[in-house]
Amino acid sequence: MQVSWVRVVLDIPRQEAFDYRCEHPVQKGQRVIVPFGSRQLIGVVIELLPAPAFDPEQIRDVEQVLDDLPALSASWLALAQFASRYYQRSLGEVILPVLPNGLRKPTAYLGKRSAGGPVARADRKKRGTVAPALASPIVLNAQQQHAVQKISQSDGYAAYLLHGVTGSGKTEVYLHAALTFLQRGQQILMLVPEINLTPQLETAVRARFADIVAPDEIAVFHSGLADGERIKAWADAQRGKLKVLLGTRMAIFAPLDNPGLIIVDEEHDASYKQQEGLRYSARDLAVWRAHHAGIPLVLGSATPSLETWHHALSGRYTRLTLEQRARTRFLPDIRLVDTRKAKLNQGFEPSVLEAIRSRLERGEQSMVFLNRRGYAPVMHCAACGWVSQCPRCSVHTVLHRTPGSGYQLQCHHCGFHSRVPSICPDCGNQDLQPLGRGTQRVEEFLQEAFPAARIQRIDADSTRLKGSALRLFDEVHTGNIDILVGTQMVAKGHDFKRLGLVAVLNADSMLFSADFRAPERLFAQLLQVAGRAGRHAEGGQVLIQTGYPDHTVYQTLLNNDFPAFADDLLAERQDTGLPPFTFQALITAEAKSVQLALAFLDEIRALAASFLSGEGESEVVRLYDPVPLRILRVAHVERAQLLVESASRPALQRFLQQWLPQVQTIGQKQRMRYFIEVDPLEI
DNA sequence: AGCACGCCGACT
DNA sequence: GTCGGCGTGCTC
Repeated sequence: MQVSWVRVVLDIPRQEAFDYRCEHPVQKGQRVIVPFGSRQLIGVVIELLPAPAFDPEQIRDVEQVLDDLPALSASWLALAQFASRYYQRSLGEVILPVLPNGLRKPTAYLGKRSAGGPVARADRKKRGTVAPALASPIVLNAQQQHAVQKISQSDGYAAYLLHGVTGSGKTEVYLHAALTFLQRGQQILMLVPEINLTPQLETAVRARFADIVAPDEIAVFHSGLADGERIKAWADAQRGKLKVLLGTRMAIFAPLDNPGLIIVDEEHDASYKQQEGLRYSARDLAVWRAHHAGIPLVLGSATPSLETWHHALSGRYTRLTLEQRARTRFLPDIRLVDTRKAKLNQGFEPSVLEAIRSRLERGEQSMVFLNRRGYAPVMHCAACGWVSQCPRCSVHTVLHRTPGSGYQLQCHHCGFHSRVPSICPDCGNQDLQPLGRGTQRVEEFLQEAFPAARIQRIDADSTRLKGSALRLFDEVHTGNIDILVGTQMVAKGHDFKRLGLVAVLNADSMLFSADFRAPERLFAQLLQVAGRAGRHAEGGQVLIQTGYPDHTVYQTLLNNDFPAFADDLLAERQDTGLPPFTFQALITAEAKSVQLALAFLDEIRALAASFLSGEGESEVVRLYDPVPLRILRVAHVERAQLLVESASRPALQRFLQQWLPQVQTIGQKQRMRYFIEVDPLEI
């Protein structure tokens, strides 16, 4: 019997790996079930050891080597290793959480009903694949052809910014370029920001590649999949069966070993940033993956992130511009509606209501965009000034209409909900009023104003049930809806055939946000939502209500001059020393009181100062004063954060590597909950 | 992160 | 007299 020693990583927030004895044949990248304390865990072998680097007395045996899938490849492990280093998490905390659930918990293998293991079970399930309709090939315009050619002829790694507005035909470029690499026998990895966008794209991909790729060689990967489906997709990727993988940010970790092209659609989108656990950016990891694999990468957007724009200007990325809307597409007419001039009716400027009415009369769809769900953002007592507040968080509770006909106050941060008080809790006044409006109230008002109209609201509430988003979008697509009221959910990607008018109600709310990325975000969002209008007919119109029509963001929208806007913002960022000219990391501490959190951050900051000066890097890495978060308390937990910044990414990384182990020691001693985020999106 | 071991309050 | 609170320490 051959006995060997292996080093195994586990999903444990400690930097070290653990050594085991193994009596079975085993290789790097295989999953194993090991005893750990009193439990059993699944870990991944990252090294075969000639001898254990640990007291042999205490070494335990690997219980089972899982061989239902090929070992994770060296290049996949390298990706995990990079993410682990860069985002400052243990390797196990990167690898295990990205595996589908069934592949990382021992019970799936050891249970009485494990029936051959999760992979075998997932394989047995029949997955109904839709027979793809054959797509008629589309003729590309000159700019599209040029883009496809450049991408296809890349020699090794190359990053492209595909810059083009909605309707300029980015998807066609993706598909045509992808074809080249498929024909070479390579795989395509394509990321989209939202689950809601996968069905549309999947249909397009299946149709386009029907004669070159078998139905089961195309898979989707996102968090909406059932456990079994996710295991199936992952397993097929790892077994090398896939040609095309389509998915949301998590798909960047798919174990594809022969990728030829990586595509990140709407690369600026914030959904590519994971906001819990390992806080990675799928877009940035895509760059790493493409670079490491020596293959081209396409970052597509109408409104590139300033990071990407910066790289395009510096020549690190090659910019490919699509200026013309592709044939049969039309530019919508964008207009600002000054809300200071006329009295608003339930949040609508009168001419906007008129525009909706006239679209109704012509049998066209209208979309009302309002980034605020619920009925009203807050309840309010006019007599004493009381406002509805979450008892657990430092935010207002939002008035919601509940499925019956009642109302409820909800907290959007912790899930707290309560009945609506009939009298003011502070002064007893019986006349509490909803203040402001959300999608529910807008829907209700529009139904009163246009009783015959078929209105559909699409937001996180109306799509809560699994599959209902798909159904609602379908209804809008088939044209059974006259007015669509929605949050940002409706802004992305959907191609509504009969949509003639887009009305944006509260764009200004994002104008004066504290976040330095707010203008860029607002612009992206407005352009994206504007792009929904008039994709299929002339006369598409976008009306944006604002009290600040002269603001740069709006003027840029009218001029259609993103490059000038981005250049200005970049100059500003350079002057103020903000990303992409500096690199940031954020430590957020959570405690019962913000004083405790701040004290912890002060302490680790002082610690940093002491060895920064020692290293002579105080010039390069800078730590700001710890500050309470803007929303101080969530679910009875108060938060504060400490921003670390450097103009040099390597210097920041070096610093974090030295500093964080000591932070961990102090955190452990104080029993402080904290987490680190590298390249935070919001500060 | 779990989970066990360990030392102090209100229940059968 | 026990059940159980969560403090702390370890897991190859």
